[in-house]
Amino acid sequence: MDNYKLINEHLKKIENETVPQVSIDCTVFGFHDNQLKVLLLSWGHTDKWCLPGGRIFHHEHADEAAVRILKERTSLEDVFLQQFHTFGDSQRYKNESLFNTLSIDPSWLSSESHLLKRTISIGYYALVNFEQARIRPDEFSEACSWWDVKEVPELLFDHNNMVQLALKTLRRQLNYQPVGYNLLSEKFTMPELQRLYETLLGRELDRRNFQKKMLSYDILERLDERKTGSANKSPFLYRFVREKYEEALKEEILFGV
Amino acid sequence: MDNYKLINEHLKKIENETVPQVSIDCTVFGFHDNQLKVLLLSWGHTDKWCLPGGRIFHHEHADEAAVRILKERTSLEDVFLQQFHTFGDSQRYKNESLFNTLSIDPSWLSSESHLLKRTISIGYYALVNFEQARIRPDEFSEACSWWDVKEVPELLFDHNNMVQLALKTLRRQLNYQPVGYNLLSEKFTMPELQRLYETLLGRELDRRNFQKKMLSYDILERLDERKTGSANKSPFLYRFVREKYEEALKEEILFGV
DNA sequence: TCAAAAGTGTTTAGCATACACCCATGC
DNA sequence: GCATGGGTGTATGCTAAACACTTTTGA
Repeated sequence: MDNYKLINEHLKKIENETVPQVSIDCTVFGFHDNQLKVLLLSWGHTDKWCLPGGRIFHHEHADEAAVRILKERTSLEDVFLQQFHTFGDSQRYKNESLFNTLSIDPSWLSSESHLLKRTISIGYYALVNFEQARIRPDEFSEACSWWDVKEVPELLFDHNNMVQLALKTLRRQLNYQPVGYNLLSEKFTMPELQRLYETLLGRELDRRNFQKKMLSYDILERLDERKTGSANKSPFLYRFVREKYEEALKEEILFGV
Repeated sequence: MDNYKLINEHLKKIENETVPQVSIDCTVFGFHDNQLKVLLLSWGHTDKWCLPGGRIFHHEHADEAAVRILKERTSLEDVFLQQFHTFGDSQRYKNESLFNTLSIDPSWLSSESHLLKRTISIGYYALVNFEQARIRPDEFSEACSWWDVKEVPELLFDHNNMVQLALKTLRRQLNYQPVGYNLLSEKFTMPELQRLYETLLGRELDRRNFQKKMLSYDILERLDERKTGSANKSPFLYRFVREKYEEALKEEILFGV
């Protein structure tokens, strides 16, 4: 019951200190085992899952709120984080049923509370390093874990929709900007980078052409190290040249694979 | 003073019937005289200009609200209208100064009114037919007119920013989707279509290559008519084949010019 | 008859794609 | 030694870009 008290207090804080009827939901992508992963929270004591999210404090920029929410869930800062769509359907979800699911007593909130009203959600997507992320659930959730994008279960609200659109946006972004700085470790091999692209695009790429293309963008530095440990020729390690990578991000042009 | 009364009533309606602290702003593009135009409203009795905008009713989808707002300003429905960004800076504008500008007595609103608080704005952009649009100002504005995108004055709030980002989004969209159905008349010549693309892209294109490219997409039908009236060979008229155009819109792939 | 702009096809260059052999590593 | 997967270069085809002359029209 102590837990409920905490939840109640948290609800009050949200009710009083955040912009009403607006929320933020984050689709957080990671890459591990050649799989694209997405971060999900289990709602309350149920086995229903949803995206990490939160509210915007009265004097906070929406982008700041997204950064804060992401940091709370992953401990990470300075990662790729971008708004991709605002979900404005008045029927997106009914908060009443949501409170039932969560076993929250609605009497804790006045019937006028904006938390019971329709909510417009600003969707952000983030690209984070899977190994560095220290993930943890929020006040309303029991568990927090990575799911293979291909195995995302049925989510609460319109969150399946959000994941799909985030993914579509991410794929489109691949045409304009390099990706990988945020999803891979600092040092990585060319095959690893290729797996990432293949996973994101959902199709296989030619090794030789991929390498040629990537190197032609002049954002990679080949190190004098190789990755050992598997029963084959050790691949070279590469690293993004930060300044050139940032430049490419700004230019936003031609980045086909 | 009657006008003020109307404004006051309208304010009350907005205050009571719309989602608090959220607004919609529309960047409406038209094409005329080989210029890309954008629709602006003059605020109150001032010579300050801003984008057309509005609020979302409690049970209205944000997209529906945008459609409604666009219809109110242009009389047009069924046009291209798409969300492009949500502006969430808590300092986007101060409504107090806004009410001063408008000569609205703040006592008409309670100090608790959400209309006095920070507002998050969902930005939409629309492509409309310049000739068909019957434009008119809203309750808060005196005038409504088209401005050449290159000559947009300093706008209120962060609206210059919005126009720039809408334009950037529109240009990017050119890579994925055909444009023109919404901006041109039903029948148009190839040079007219080319001017549109040149204006949007801000660079000149080769006549022969442009025509080849456009025809290759198989979304145009050449009519047995020509456009006469100028001192040169009469160009053929073309028309978009609706079904094929829609198909191309959905595919969202490869549409370089 | 002249100026202005549209109709039309071919050549070229650059980029994307397809493709194969040798080499290093761990078991 | 052998299976696995990485390192590397070339040939081909396709698409994009460059380019000029003739024709029609209104003034």
